[in-house]
Amino acid sequence: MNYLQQLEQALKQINRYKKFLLTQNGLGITTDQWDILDTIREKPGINQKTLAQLTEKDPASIKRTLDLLEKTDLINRQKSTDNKRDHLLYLCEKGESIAHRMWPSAIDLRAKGTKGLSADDMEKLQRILGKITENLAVD
Amino acid sequence: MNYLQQLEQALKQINRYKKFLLTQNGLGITTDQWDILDTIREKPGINQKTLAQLTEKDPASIKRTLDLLEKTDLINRQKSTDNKRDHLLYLCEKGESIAHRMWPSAIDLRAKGTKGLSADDMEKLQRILGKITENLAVD
DNA sequence: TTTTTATAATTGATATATCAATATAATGTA
DNA sequence: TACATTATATTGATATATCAATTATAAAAA
Repeated sequence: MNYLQQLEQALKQINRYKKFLLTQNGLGITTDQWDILDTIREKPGINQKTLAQLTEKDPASIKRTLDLLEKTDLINRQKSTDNKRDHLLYLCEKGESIAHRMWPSAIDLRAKGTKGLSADDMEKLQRILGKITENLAVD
Repeated sequence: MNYLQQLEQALKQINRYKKFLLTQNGLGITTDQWDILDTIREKPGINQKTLAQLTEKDPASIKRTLDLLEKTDLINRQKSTDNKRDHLLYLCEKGESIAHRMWPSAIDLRAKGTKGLSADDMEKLQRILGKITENLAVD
């Protein structure tokens, strides 16, 4: 198995575990929605474009997921007053609550995933992944 | 940025570069279809289940992509004689041709992605990713 | 042998990814 | 100011992901 397949495998496994945590907590959201809620929690008032960049997702894709999250009252959109193109994103109470309740799971995910790996390992991992990303920059 | 985000980023970048290579070669297939064709090229006569496992994809998802590839005459399915549940997969001429023409790009992808990284780096990367995957096994 | 259980593929419903095209607002420039 | 350019979000079309349920076949158990 080459490193590309191994990368795929690791990420799939991470998402499976995330899904497992979500199911355990009985919250009716997907792993992508968790990522999005978490990013908005960290940066309230973020616009869709920046959210798309941070989550490595397509703006069109983000838009549709946000439609769902808005319809289920997890987030809300507000048109920016100084730039009416921007739609600023905020968590609703329900969204806050879910993000909050997922916090221990986020810790667990981190701890479980890196178990048996040293700080040095993690640093190397980050360096290598960064290098690969840099190597393949298209523009 | 934590290691999870970095993993996502690296994989996205890899897929962007794959897409770039496919566009350059002017073949009308997607990155997922490339993966699938390549796997069938390596293991002709593979069944859908095993293909799904190797590509880390859902059997239902694989099925639909194979429908497309079959409709465009890139692959064909044959019911196994000794186990009629299995659908064995083979490349058609057109599929062979495309897989063949993408070969240099596969080499390029490998070379470009790992540029500046030592064999030791790559070995460490594989070990660390393997450990993470193992750590998060659900069952 | 009949019944139960397991397996590979499929289907249906819904969520997400991708890309091109469009609408609206903001900015730069003649 | 008027016009062209750029930026953010949206929409449409198609591909893929995910999960549950179903079908056909095979294997195991009673």
